Amino acid sequence: MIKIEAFSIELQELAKFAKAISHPARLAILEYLAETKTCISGDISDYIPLSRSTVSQHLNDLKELGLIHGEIDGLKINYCLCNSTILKYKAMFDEFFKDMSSIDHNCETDCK
Amino acid sequence: MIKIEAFSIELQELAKFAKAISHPARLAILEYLAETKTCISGDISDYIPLSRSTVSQHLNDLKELGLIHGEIDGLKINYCLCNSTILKYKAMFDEFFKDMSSIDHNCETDCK
DNA sequence: ATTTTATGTCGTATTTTTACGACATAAAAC
DNA sequence: GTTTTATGTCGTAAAAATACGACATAAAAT
Repeated sequence: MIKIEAFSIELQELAKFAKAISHPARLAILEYLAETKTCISGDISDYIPLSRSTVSQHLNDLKELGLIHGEIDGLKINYCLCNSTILKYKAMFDEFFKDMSSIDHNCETDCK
Repeated sequence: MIKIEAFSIELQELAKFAKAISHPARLAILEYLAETKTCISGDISDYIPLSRSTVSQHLNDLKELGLIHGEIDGLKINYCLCNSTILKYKAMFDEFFKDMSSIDHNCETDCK
């Protein structure tokens, strides 16, 4: 058995994506943007039960990974989902978990 | 626009799952368990580039969410994936992202 | 030109995560 | 019965995430 030197880029990328969606607020933002098909500005914080600055921070986290995109329109900023990036990470997730639970793992006892 | 009182159980559950897989070490553990079809004990830490106690902590995080399962066999503990739980969370993930990127969101500019 | 509005950013406090070595435990080997 | 081995847990330190109010900025409305 050899200790691996570091985690692969793939694992690190998937972990970053998972971290980005690991907070209910950020999931709620994605859900909200998906529901309001027309891209809605940052008055998302009128919907999310958190302060405006905190929501802004969460928006930034999502933006940094490219999951969402904000387009300036005068005073407002129209946020929308970045379909291509989301698809990319979805594919990454699917690939990783593809046959994660399809193989018989020979467990003596089953998981409760 | 009404501010929601709290995040739904669904969002909280999915966020917990995402958090569980949001660290390369935990992903590496899942990958390792999926590859070594026969359930291998905690000498996973001989493979992961982290100390034994840290790996043990990560194993515990995965165990707490029911993603893995450890069966005592004398001195050793045979870890294995919990297929049913993994399938449950995979389904939850798929449901959430189902039509997340299929709808035209009317973005003026596209995401880079 | 001032005020209002929508927004980002900064500073800071609190909490959580991550990581490790040291110690405890209990089965197996001797 | 001692020693070895595989493991978990505790204490703690350092880093990261979370949350918020206060302030800054810049477009729009007055």
